[in-house]
Amino acid sequence: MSGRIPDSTVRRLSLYLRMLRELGRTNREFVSSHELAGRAGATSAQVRKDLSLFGSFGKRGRGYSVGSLSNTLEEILGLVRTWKVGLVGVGKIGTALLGYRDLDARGFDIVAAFDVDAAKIGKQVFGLTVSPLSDLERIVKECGVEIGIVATPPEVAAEVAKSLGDVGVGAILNFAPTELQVSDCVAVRAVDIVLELEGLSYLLATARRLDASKTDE
Amino acid sequence: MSGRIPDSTVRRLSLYLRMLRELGRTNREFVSSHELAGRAGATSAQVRKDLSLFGSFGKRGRGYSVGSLSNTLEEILGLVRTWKVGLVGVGKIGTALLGYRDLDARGFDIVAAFDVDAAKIGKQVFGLTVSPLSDLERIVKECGVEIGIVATPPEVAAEVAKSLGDVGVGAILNFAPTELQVSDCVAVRAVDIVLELEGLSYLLATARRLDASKTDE
DNA sequence: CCACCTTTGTGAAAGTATTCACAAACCAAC
DNA sequence: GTTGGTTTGTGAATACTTTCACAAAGGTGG
Repeated sequence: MSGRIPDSTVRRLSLYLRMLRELGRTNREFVSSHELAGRAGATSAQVRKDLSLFGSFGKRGRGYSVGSLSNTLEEILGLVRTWKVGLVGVGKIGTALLGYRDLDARGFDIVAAFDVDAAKIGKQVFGLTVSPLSDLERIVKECGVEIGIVATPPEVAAEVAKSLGDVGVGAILNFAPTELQVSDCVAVRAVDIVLELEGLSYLLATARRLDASKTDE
Repeated sequence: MSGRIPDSTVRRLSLYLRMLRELGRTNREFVSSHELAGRAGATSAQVRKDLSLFGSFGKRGRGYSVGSLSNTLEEILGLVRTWKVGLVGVGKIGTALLGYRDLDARGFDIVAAFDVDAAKIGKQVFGLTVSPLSDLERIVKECGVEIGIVATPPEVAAEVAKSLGDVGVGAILNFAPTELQVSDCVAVRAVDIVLELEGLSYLLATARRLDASKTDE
């Protein structure tokens, strides 16, 4: 059944789950692959193939049970439990994340925050006390942190990521605009705002270049 | 030369550019595809193929000129100019973005910020006055906003995105955890923190499932 | 029970992206 | 100039993803 699952499939599973939860709130009982596809920006065949990688969850002629498919996807994505998250770097983005109640609501509980800035250490930020970076190892172990968020300036991001990996954190979400080189038993995902904006810039620039050459003709 | 360029290629071009700028700061003159690949998490063949989609910029036996390849990539990505950005939603993430000096430094200039919250309207946030959402159309046109950032709660994100598209904004960066359905002459990229965390959750959960089944044997 | 409509699950086909592998080009040194 | 060591640019081969298309299954109503 489940061999290697493409990253793109996992992303879509999250989207499907999000829609299923919405549908659940409206007390809908069944949903077709076609409808799920519509709002997730996928095709119905893609929805069915994605799900079929894990098993068969639908009823032919009816579609998928909203409730039970939600549960199945939560199980697959590992969302039936709460993950303990450690945040490194309590700057602007770090602070925003600490205040982002959605993370908690979705099962990601920030249990520790770290910074090097003496002015921040000891302060409470959205109910959490900022610890000195030097206590990272001790606190990560004590609290059982499982996911690390790197929200430091790029210069120190690689070093911080390495420390996190060394202390046994298995997954890192990286907000710093740097490639992290970590042992490959640590999973890394990057949120790179400038990269995304540059992608948009490329598309806009290309559109203009096309426009310009069209006007020339 | 340049047909349809894969999204993955554009992303890598940004990474290459980032590395080239670093190398430029150390006064390096030439760099090989192999070295560029190393730090961008790609292969040397991939670097060469990516670049070859746009032309031939290297010198055989020497590699690529750091300075001139930087310029070429900036040109391709549309980074030789400053883009005017409008931010909708001055909550925690929106505020963090307004304070994120890197955006400015990279050619993305936030020239307007909008919110519906009367308590925020008129206030200065990092040197920018927050405008009422009802003035979106007028101000976007006046300021010539080209890229919109949606950092609102998910319930209103779709509506805001539609307004932005209608007023002529050609590209949107979406921080709300919702799929935006916009006319396809508007480019959209999403930054979805919960989605990324769920991806990590999947990997951690899968790793544990494997561990558990191994111990069982 | 049968005819008809709907929707799944899935091999096979088509389409994309990545990797391989090597000729062509460049440089340096002698 | 010729030899030898590098490195690009690129067709061909491989690997991966998505789409197609249809048999099998379930529901409904007579």
